[in-house]
Amino acid sequence: MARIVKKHEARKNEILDVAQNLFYTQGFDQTSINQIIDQVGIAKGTIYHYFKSKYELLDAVVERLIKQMKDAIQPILTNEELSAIDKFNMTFKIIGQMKFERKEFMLELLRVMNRDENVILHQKMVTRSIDYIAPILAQIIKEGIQENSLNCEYPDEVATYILGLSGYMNRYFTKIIIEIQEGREDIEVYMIQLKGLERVIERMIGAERETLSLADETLVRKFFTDQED
Amino acid sequence: MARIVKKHEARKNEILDVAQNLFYTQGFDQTSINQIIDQVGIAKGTIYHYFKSKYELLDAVVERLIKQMKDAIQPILTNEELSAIDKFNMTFKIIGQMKFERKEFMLELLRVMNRDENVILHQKMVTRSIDYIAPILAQIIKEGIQENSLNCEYPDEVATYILGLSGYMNRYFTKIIIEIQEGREDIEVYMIQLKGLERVIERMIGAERETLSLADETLVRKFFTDQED
DNA sequence: AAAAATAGACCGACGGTCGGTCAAAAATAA
DNA sequence: TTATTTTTGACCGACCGTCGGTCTATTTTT
Repeated sequence: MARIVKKHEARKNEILDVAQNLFYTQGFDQTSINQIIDQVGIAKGTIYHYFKSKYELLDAVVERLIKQMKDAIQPILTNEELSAIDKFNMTFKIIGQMKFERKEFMLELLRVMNRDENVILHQKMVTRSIDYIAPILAQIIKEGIQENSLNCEYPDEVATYILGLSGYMNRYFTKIIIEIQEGREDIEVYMIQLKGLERVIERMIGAERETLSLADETLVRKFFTDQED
Repeated sequence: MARIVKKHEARKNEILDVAQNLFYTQGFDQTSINQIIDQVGIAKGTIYHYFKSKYELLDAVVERLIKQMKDAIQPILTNEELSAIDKFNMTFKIIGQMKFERKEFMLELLRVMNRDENVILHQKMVTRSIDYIAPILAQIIKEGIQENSLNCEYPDEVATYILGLSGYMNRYFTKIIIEIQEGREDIEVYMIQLKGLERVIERMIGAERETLSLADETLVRKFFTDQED
């Protein structure tokens, strides 16, 4: 086969792009190293020149994703015009947006992610997001406490609880969304879950009732009703 | 090899016992079918006579564990002498006990469970425990609402949130426990996490402050200080 | 005689290794 | 400067052991 030489970082990113896409659309277990190297157009040995193992490749994919997420959220923190609860809402909105960028892609994604075998990617995302995002969330909560708009005894811990909970709920939500898609479940089930989660997180951080909004209700409804397949 | 024939259920349980033990001490991915059949003392074909796939074997292991858990919890529900919050506390105490029956075994267990590759077993446990235990928890919450000792808008949903959250936090806790074991972290970090979780769940179900107790504090401390390795 | 249980040889796919190729860059000699 | 040598590391693909799973023959039970 023809030998094509590239810059280290360029090749590495090529591999990460392909791997990320395949992990997402097929799941981690269901994606073979051979599939990845075929799609990138490199040999077996080459990929092991960049990543020591398949798991290390997964780590790198997750790491890159979370870093992107963190970079998107960071600016909200420093915006002094926003109240703590506003920052909270915006943070979740951005995380949501990053996950659901394109509808068609997302539906396939959900179907794959929901299979039990593919927990690894999801779990890794949650764990790493706790490492990266929890401190940000904790800081927002502390600001809120100083502003007297929030009240919370253990802001650092609660930040991790919120991420852990929403990580879990994401998995649960995908199940519901798939069931709604297939007509086996009603939209309202999803709306109630969403509302319930909002009220619960409000209590966790000691916010006023109905001040937290994880997702725009009309937008969510539109997502389901606009479907045409 | 000598041919040993057993009753269907007996053999099935033999396989489940060995599989459960290996999944726990090595992780799911790291346990091979060959290891299991060697330890049970059967041939390859035999195990596939009982379970269609390795995943189905995992499902069966988890199912059996959760059923045991449910059976242990069920009596609490019907005990009319207990208040809702008492039932809540006892439920968590029993779940905790089942997980931490033997100290030595548990420490090995924690070390294994905490490795990222072994999420599958844990995640399956969480998912299935929500199916089985959440309705029980929800009923307790509803009783508490009627008793006026709890207040909660979405009892069914909150029940799943609590289990989802404590499932995820279990994972996080194991990390801390291992770090304490290795002297890299202080016991107090764990105590704070535990307290934080108690206060948060109290808020979720609208209980009085300091009424919820997920684990006995002195017992937890004893667990760590009694260690001699 | 039929059905259920057991055995173990066998299979293709998988993740990963290894010895080695080759071109560009760096160091050295002219 | 230019020519020559050395070093680096990106790249290749045949190969290996292990894995989950299949298949068929055989034995036991009903």
